[in-house]
Amino acid sequence: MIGSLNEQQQAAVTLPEGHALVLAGAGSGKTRVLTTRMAWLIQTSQVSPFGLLAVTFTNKSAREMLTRLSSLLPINTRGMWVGTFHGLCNRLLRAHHRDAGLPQTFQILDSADQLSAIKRLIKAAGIDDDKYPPRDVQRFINGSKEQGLRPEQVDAWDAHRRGLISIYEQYQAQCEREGVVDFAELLLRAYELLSRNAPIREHYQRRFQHILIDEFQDTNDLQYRWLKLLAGGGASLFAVGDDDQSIYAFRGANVGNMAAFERDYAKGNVIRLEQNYRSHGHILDSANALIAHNAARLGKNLWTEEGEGEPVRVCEQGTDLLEAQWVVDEIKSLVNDGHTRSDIAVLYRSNAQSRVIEHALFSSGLPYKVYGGLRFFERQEVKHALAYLRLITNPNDDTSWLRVVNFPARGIGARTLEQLGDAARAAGSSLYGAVDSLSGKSGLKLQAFAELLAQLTEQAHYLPLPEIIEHVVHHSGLRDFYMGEKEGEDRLENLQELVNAAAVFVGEEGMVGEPALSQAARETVDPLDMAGPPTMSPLDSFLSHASLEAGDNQARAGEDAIQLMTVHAAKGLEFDSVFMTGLEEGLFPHENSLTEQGGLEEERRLMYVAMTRARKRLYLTLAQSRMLHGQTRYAMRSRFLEEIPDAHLKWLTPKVSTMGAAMGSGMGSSWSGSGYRRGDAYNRPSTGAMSPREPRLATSGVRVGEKQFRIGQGVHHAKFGDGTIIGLSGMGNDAQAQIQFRDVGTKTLALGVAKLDIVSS
DNA sequence: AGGAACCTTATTTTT
DNA sequence: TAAGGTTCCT
Repeated sequence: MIGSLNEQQQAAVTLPEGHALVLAGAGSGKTRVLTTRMAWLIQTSQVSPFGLLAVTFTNKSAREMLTRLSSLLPINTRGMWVGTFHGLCNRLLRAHHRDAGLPQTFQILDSADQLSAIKRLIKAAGIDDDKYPPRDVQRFINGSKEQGLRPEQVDAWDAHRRGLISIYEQYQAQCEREGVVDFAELLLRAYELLSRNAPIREHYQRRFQHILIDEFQDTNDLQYRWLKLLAGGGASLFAVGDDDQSIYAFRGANVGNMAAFERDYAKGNVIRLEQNYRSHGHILDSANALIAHNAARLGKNLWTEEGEGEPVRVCEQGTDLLEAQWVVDEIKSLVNDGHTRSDIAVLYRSNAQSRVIEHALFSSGLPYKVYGGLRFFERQEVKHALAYLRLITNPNDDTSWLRVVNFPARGIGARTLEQLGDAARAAGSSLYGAVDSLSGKSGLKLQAFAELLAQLTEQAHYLPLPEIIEHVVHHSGLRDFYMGEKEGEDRLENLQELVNAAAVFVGEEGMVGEPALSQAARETVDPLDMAGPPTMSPLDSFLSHASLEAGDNQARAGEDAIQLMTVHAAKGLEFDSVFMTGLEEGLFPHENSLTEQGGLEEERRLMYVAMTRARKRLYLTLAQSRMLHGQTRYAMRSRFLEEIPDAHLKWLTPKVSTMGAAMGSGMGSSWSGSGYRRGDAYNRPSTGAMSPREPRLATSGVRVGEKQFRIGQGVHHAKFGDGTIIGLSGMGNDAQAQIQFRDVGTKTLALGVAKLDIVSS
């Protein structure tokens, strides 16, 4: 089992009891180490399968872990505590819903549900949504919860913040009333349950002797505290992660947890997995060199036994269209040489960039798949069906009620619902609970809807799950509605797919809550532990499943196609050939990141992730100009390109200036260095591929009145201070410049209007 | 209630 | 550019 592991991997797998941190570089066999350790612990009888707790971030990696485990050991993994933070917390809360103060059939809101609940609240409370945009409120609530803070614990340092706190409070009350919890609430509730209820806490602390965490660099503060609490009874924490691949700070992840964990738990027990089994030498060395520019690292240097392989190729084109065309041409020749299409990925920083690439691929007839669209359970028709199902389980779920009370149309309009809302508020009840208080025609219509729900609920008692859904789709009118739609076919298909998914779910997980424990295991589990009570119906389990696992985020597998995705979506994947596109200042690193604390370093980690996806060939491409927000923008080459030693790079188009993006850390510093004559470069067509319609590039710059503006120029503005021109567009008095100011970030100014002094060129 | 016209906005998104 | 949201008109 462990024979085929390298020395460090073996050391990690066979660590004795105690806390440990495994710094696992990209492609270093992280998952393998994690699963092998679990298997080793079980096989050497150090722990029963039920004394293990393994936490991941995605359902996919949880599944993979279980699959690998069953291939290593002849055990039944059902009933083991292996899952996502959210999945495990859900399990905990279902088992102890009473102690957690939740109804047994509480529903889980996904992000979209949460947002609509917030919008509804803001509207009902008459709050100014210009002052409190629902998205900001959502971020505030989730941010607070992720720090473990309830409304009364949040600092209220100004009026606006007090407003946010008040909304948070009302939102929480609304959730309680409706019996729903959001994602962050799952974690916070579970944390509070454990910290407040000593018997339950001690039970689980006793039970889990080994706690393993995957992707530790992505944990937020609350997750870390949850782990510490669970491990408080003497369990061993085994955390695996890579600080260099932390790219989710914007969602609350705190890389600092790694250093904290090393300091507080794993002191002297840190193992580095630095041998990379994925990438060839030049690629790996490039990535190493790049990430070395980050200051706050735990430190790690990947190496490979592979040869140096091919150099990293760099290609600069005049426009985004030409860049896309070049990428597609290169892909074509790779495919002609026999390379598998699905082993080729095109990556980009932001989704909007996929369009030109898709267009070029489409025109060339190459099949491709874009990852990251709507997921199955997020589709409109599926959410509608799920809303009906939720109402069967809990008619007080106002979010679901409002979603389908008039869908398909039943003549229940906004006016009626407003009255219903008022009545509900007056009575302190849910919308469903207030139906009878409305009279007249609208009252009758509401009662008819309530009657429909009652019927569906009644039938749900004796039908198996797939048939419940079929029934609901039929009798709710959804089926007829979509049959009448011109684009309805796909939607009907998805509804059928939902029925199938339920059938599969019942088959696979029908026993959820009643894990088939072996006799031995049963003895080690005390009566407190009722993970998933037997009283939980298949419908309830399925609804949890639907919320916690939104399904495939990607085009369905099948045809062998080029893979398109953002860098974020590529994390954890690998490809023979990777095209990293759009390597321009402002795009990558993204301009918004430059004003954020630690933003540039996170962008650099993102670039590191992108590069380390490639096994054999890595291409870095950029365009001098690109269409962005309906405007042509001119940008400098990304500084990341300057951070990779030339020895690893092969420029397919002439590399012109070494200054271009070399702003390094001293942004805004003088760069009037001798070699900086970007203009020349632009004037010289850099490849034969240049189109005759090549746009006027920024080289010549833009003349406004007396002044000649160019990209890269240092300028001074009376109000914004010193900055550098990073983009120019338009001509004459319509000309605009994107200027990166040292202190106030990037602004777009009209050159005809703004009073700018040229400081340096 | 539905549709057209208008305005605003634009990074990434495991659960 | 183009999507999403709002408002206004029928």
